[in-house]
Amino acid sequence: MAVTIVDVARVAGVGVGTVSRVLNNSEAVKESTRQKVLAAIAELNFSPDPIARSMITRRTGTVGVIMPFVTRFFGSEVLRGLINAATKQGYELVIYNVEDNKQREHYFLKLPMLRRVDGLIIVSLSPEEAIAQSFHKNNLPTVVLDGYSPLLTSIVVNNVMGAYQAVKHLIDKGHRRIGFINGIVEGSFKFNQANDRLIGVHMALSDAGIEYDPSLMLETEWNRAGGRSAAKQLLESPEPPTAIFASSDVQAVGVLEAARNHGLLVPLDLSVIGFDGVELSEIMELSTIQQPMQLMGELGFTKLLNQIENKTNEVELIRLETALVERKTTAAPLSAVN
Amino acid sequence: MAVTIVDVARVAGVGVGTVSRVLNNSEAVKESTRQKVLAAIAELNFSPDPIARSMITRRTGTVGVIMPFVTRFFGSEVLRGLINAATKQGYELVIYNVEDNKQREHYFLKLPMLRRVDGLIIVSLSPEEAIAQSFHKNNLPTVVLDGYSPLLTSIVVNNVMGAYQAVKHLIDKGHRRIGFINGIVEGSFKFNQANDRLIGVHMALSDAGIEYDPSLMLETEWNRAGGRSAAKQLLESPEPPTAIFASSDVQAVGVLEAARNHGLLVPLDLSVIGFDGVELSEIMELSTIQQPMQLMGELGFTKLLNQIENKTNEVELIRLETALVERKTTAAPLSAVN
DNA sequence: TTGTACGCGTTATCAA
DNA sequence: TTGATAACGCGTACAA
Repeated sequence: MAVTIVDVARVAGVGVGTVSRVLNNSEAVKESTRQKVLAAIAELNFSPDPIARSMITRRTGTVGVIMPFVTRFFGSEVLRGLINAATKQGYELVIYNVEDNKQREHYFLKLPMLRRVDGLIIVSLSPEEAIAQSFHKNNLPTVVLDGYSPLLTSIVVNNVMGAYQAVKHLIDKGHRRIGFINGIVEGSFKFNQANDRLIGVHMALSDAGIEYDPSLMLETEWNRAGGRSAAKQLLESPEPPTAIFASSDVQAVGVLEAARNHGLLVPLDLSVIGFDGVELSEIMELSTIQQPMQLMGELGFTKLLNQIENKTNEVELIRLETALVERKTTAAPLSAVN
Repeated sequence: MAVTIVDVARVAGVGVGTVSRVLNNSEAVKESTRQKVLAAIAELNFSPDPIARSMITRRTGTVGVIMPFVTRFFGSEVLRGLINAATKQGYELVIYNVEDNKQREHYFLKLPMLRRVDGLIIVSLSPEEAIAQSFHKNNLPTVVLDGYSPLLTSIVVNNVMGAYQAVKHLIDKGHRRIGFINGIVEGSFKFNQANDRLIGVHMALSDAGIEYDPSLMLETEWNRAGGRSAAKQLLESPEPPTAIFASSDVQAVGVLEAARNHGLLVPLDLSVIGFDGVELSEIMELSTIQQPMQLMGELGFTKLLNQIENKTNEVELIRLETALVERKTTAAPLSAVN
């Protein structure tokens, strides 16, 4: 049916081994025979079957990406960086969407066995130790983005400093009463975004000599509804904050909605700052803490490729820095005018 | 190294053929031996190698998705539907991002040869006739979403009626002077979204007895900057429109920005309606024409699967209907109050 | 009902 | 420098 390496060999009048050598430009092949083979390949419009190739090389040329699609905005940006890097290196990307824990377990357990992918990128998920170990055991190169495992190379942003930047920005504007809407921590990891950000908030307040008020610290879903309801709660409290830092831009948009519902003008009556720096924040003119999302994807793929090709088993923890982006939702509090 | 079907056969004390038969629950296998095999599989924690399997079956269990990632919002929603459907059917999805024409040609030409995917989904791209023919020739099942090819099953929304709905909505509100910001048509296809929407606009105006004013019809990029600059032009014209229909939600957000820059209040001074119904429109409280994006993905995958499994070569053109979603950016014009 | 042997298309080994 | 041949792991005729 399809034209194979054998056909090429026959047409070129050489052995299959020689054709293979030309294909992989390995070892020395006499230039004249090389040309003959090349001519035959062109004539037959032959291209080697990747599957048969995988059979022997035990390489597929594809890497898997496991990510929860719910983090749509953030995840899309990371994915973009991943795809760019993968394409550039001639790799293919297969996406495994995980909406729930069942699916996650499924992929985490199955993928290492099936040698369908040369490596794995895990986004916004922190695999448990047992899982990470099984990756090691099946020596499946793995990199975690926006998540952490002590056994796997992980790339995160400096969440402590990011949160610090956000709160410091508000303090610099003159705010003293600052609400913090954190994201829900999933699982019980020692290391996670939410914890780190809380620490950053704490540090910034402490550095400015502002007393930490637990009643201003809420924890809710990473989405808009979460931000909205948490903000509602904060704004209805006896002593509402003059500024709110939300743990994601989407949450911050929820805060904006809540403010509007309460008849508050942003940034006049309430300053709002988000986290992530997705395109949405730009559209909403939201001040935010910018994460280098595409970079994270590109760097993550590069690190994975190193593991795949160089067999570097070195585990790294890479922290990328965030940047404050001041837009139109943060300003001095009204009280400062008094 | 890895445990193979041979190991299972040895442990179970049967031949490899029997193991294979159990694996594919094909033909009749005596229950007792079936159990023996199953026990051995469990004991060895064996799972068949998909690659070796592909070698024989000439099936990979993966479907390729070619899409321009620039259409982030729209594409993400479609992708989500695709992934859902694919996962449910045990298929994997590999994403090919095309940012420019070179890449597109590359994938269009290479993919059919390499039998890496069982089928192809093309999103927001209309392959040329020659390309579509090559898909047929290599009998690679292909479905086009949000695009069209006469040779391939294509799923689109009814763009004519969608645009009609949008403009009719504005007319019903009392607008007579309506601007239309269309997207740029790429390539020179007889069939495309932009043309169809222009026709819908025309129809709606005509049905209402409103004269068509070409100076109100602009064509620009599908992005925010495009919407903004086109709106600027419309609003600075001697006789500016009281309402603008933009061909995408992202463009519409650009229109919102332009309105703000001109000191116009939406919807008081200017009504704005978009197209797509991405999450952004909800956040911006933008009236819009909703496309069934996830459905498009799911249906597309289902149609592809039919081709893959049933070898149905029937070419369909499926038109999905849009729905008007009225939010807070459309209202009666001020002039109507007079 | 079950076991054996062959073939899928390629790379890798080894002898020539 | 090159050709023949053995893997790679599985499905499937065919024979038993």
